[in-house]
Order: sequence, then structure tokens, then C-alpha cells
Amino acid sequence: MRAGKGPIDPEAPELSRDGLVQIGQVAERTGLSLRTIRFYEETGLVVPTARSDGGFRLYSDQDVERLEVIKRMKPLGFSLEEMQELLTLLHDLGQGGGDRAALVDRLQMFHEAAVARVTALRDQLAVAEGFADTLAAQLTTHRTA
Amino acid sequence: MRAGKGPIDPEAPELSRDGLVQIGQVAERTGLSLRTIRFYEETGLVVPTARSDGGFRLYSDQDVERLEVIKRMKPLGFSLEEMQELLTLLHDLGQGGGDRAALVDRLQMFHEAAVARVTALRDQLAVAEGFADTLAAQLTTHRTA
DNA sequence: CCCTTCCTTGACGTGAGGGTTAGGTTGGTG
DNA sequence: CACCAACCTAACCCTCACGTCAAGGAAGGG
Repeated sequence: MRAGKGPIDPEAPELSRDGLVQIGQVAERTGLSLRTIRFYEETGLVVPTARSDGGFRLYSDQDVERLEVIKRMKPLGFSLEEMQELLTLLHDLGQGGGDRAALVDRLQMFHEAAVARVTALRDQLAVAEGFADTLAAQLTTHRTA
Repeated sequence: MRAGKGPIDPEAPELSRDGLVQIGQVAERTGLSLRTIRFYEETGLVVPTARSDGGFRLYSDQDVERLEVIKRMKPLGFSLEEMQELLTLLHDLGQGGGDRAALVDRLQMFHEAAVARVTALRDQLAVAEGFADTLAAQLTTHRTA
């Protein structure tokens, strides 16, 4: 599983001594594929904090958390670019940055988009349920008719 | 809008005399783009019943209905190929075809897939709602803090 | 040293269309 | 008849969020 099998602390079996983890661990924890995680780096969405001497990606806890936030955002159907923007936005709001009003404005737009998307998802769900029911009806009709 | 403006029956303003409509009408009725409708023909998913002498696609009511069924299937996330299979399957069941048992079996698999997808959609909706709420909370936190 | 497992980059493929360009045809009207 | 909107084919490239495959380097144990 791990890259090599060095003697690791049995009390903290999955934690490198610097709190940095390789991509495989990240994939396991987040449920994202290696390809996806690398792709997110390509696009600049989540760049690992460090690299090993040999070039291995090393992710901090914050990196992993960021990936988990992204995972939660996915059902909202935002593009990767939009997600990046939102993450930056939230970060900037976290820091007591300059133009608060503008940031809050942008945040509000994101929120509205999110609400709209939730509505759309609900509609989709209703349609999907309806179709599933249709299939169920067809089944009972044809099962012993 | 229409190709030419012949005197049409005001009682059935959008119905060609043979119950066949051109692609533009179909797009308008189904909300699908011309591009998409032509694409569905390319893949064999919905082939128009007829063509005019000049080569215009002419869609029957069944054709349009088929497109509308496809639209309802879309939230279930089936591929176009799977949709085609399911449509064929339902058609074959409609006709008193040969191997009923096998057809019903396949139908049951589709139904199970649909149900699974509905569950997945519900989960996505929950996650999306959660994230929207998070955004709302961030808004109230930062709005006048 | 070897062996295994994990990791690297690079390149190409996919699905479901969207967009565009270019040139040609049709169907109906005034 | 002229005109015009709507339609046609064919070809091309573009997008998004990855999947897949290849060939090879790195980390660590025996």
C-alpha cells in the first residue's frame, strides 16, 4: 500500500512525521481518484504543499481538507474554475482582507447560484423518481401478464 | 419560423397535414437543440420517420414522444447507448415479442440501475443543500461582522 | 542486490454535445 | 417570378472532467 514499508509508529499508522501524506493516502481518504487529484493540480485547484526530494506530491491536512470541500461542492455543478474562485473567496474572507463588501457580494452570487442548483437538482430528482416508477409499473405489467 | 408560410389550418396551426413536423418544430416542442436532435439521429437514437422530397427531416408524433422520453431519462444518467437499449426493450415488450423472460430480466436490471441512481441523486441533493446552507451561514457571518 | 509498491510525466481517448464555416436546397409567399 | 426563412450536408475544432495506458523513477524491506 505505502511506498516502501519503513517502521512506522503504530500509534499513528497513517501519518508521516511532518503531517504530509502522499497522493495515494489522499485518494484513499477523500475517495477521489489519483487522476482526479493530479488533474486538480494541473488546473491549479489544489496544489500540494510540498514535494519529496524524488518528486512525490506531499499533501498537508489543509490540502486534504480543501479537496474534501471540493467534493462537497461537486453536486452543485460548479466548474472547477468557479470552485477555485469560491475557495479563494472564502479564504480571502477568512483573512481580514481589503474590500469586504465586494467579496460578500460575490459570495452572495455564489449562494444564489447554489440555491438555484439545489432547486434544479430537486427537479431532476423528481423526474428521475417518476421515470423509475414508470419502469416499475412496466415491470409489474409485463412480469406475469 | 416555419419553412415557408403556406396557408395552414388555423384549427391545428402547428400540424403538418400528415402529422409530420420539421426539426425546428421538434426543437421548439422538446426544448432540445437542433444540434442535439441531429446528433441523436447520428447515433441512431431517434431517426425521423420520414424525409421530405428535399431532404428535410420529418418527425412523427411517436418520434417526438421518443425524444421526450429521452429527456425524462436524462436525469438518470444513462448513456445514450443505454437509453437506446431501454427504448428498444420497451418497444419489444410492447409488441408481443419472443423471449419475454429475458426482456423482463433486462428491464429489471434497468429498473435497479434507475433506483440506484435515484438514491445517488438524493445523496447529491443532501450534500448540495448542506453546502448551500454553509454558504448561507458564511454570508450571515460576514455580512455585518 | 532485488523486489514490490507507490509514484512520476506524457500522451491520447471519451461522452455528449456546442459552435462555426461554407455552400447548397426547399418550401411557401407576395 | 423573386424572395426569404428554414432546412440540408460535411467538415472541422472546442469543452469538461476526467479515464486509460505507457514507460520509467523513487522508497523502502529482505
